Amino acid sequence: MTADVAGRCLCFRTQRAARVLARRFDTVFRPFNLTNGQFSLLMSLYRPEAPTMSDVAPFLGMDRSTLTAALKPLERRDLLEVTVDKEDRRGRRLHLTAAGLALLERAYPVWKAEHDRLDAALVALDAAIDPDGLRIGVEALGRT
Amino acid sequence: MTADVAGRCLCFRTQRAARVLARRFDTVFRPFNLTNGQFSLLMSLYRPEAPTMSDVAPFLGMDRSTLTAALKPLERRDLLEVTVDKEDRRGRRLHLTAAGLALLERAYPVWKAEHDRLDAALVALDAAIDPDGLRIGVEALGRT
DNA sequence: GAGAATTAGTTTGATATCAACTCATTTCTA
DNA sequence: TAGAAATGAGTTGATATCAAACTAATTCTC
Repeated sequence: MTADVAGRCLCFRTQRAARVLARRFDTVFRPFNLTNGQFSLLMSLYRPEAPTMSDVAPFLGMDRSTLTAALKPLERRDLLEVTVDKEDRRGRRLHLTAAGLALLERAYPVWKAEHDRLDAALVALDAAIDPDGLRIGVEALGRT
Repeated sequence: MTADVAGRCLCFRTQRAARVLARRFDTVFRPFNLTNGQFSLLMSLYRPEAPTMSDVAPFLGMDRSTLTAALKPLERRDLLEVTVDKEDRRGRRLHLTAAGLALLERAYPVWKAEHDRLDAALVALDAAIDPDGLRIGVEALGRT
């Protein structure tokens, strides 16, 4: 029973991988006072047209109420701005501010470098960590 | 810049997959008043010898302080018991109670059925969702 | 066009998550 | 063996996460 769940459950394995990767990227983003999730959220606002919450929440795979909460610390820091949609006053447009964009541009190279390190680690581990077709190895995924 | 992160970042994709899968399994475990994480935690205690926190936290890929917190609601419900380790009084042994085991045994078939549904969905989507070797498709992974 | 149904977000209350700090115990070392 | 270093957990404060219940605005229907 345990072996089934721990060894094969995609949910179990994904949660575990998510924790390990979150810590890893949280570490590299710490100088910017950003978490991996805040980085992803800000990045998802960098589009020609400011998206609404209904655009962004599914894009991040999260509940709308989670997004509502996640916006607040970033809004307090003036990294984004929330406005009422002109066309549909129920909707909220999420705008990346100049400060938000500037921060993203500083964080991006750091993300890129870390992701390259991660890729290299995964390639090295490829054979060992792909028992079930789930190519997320976690056991050896601590900081390289 | 955005395309890089959203399209290729293993961290982004894993967090997103983790959210979607967590909701999916939370839904099927709701009749047992368990979350996917609580199910996994209880399952990880089902061993011949009661493990310590230092055994379980890395097994779940989580910080020790997270585990401390996660134990509390389950302990309140008498699904597990925490005792001081005889050999090393710093350590804590995590024991699955009879009630905890009984609950796991009722929840297991539900987990199994859901996991089979998930597998089937993934097989069907295989070609479409494996652009980068990360076989976690999320876009179409809502409840089947 | 008025009332019903739908859609967009927010609030609340619970659990989850981590880093940094602290406390207790054990192990190491001079 | 006494003091130092290392180890195992707990605490605190902040953010993350969701479901359920709620409010406001829009769309649908008769």
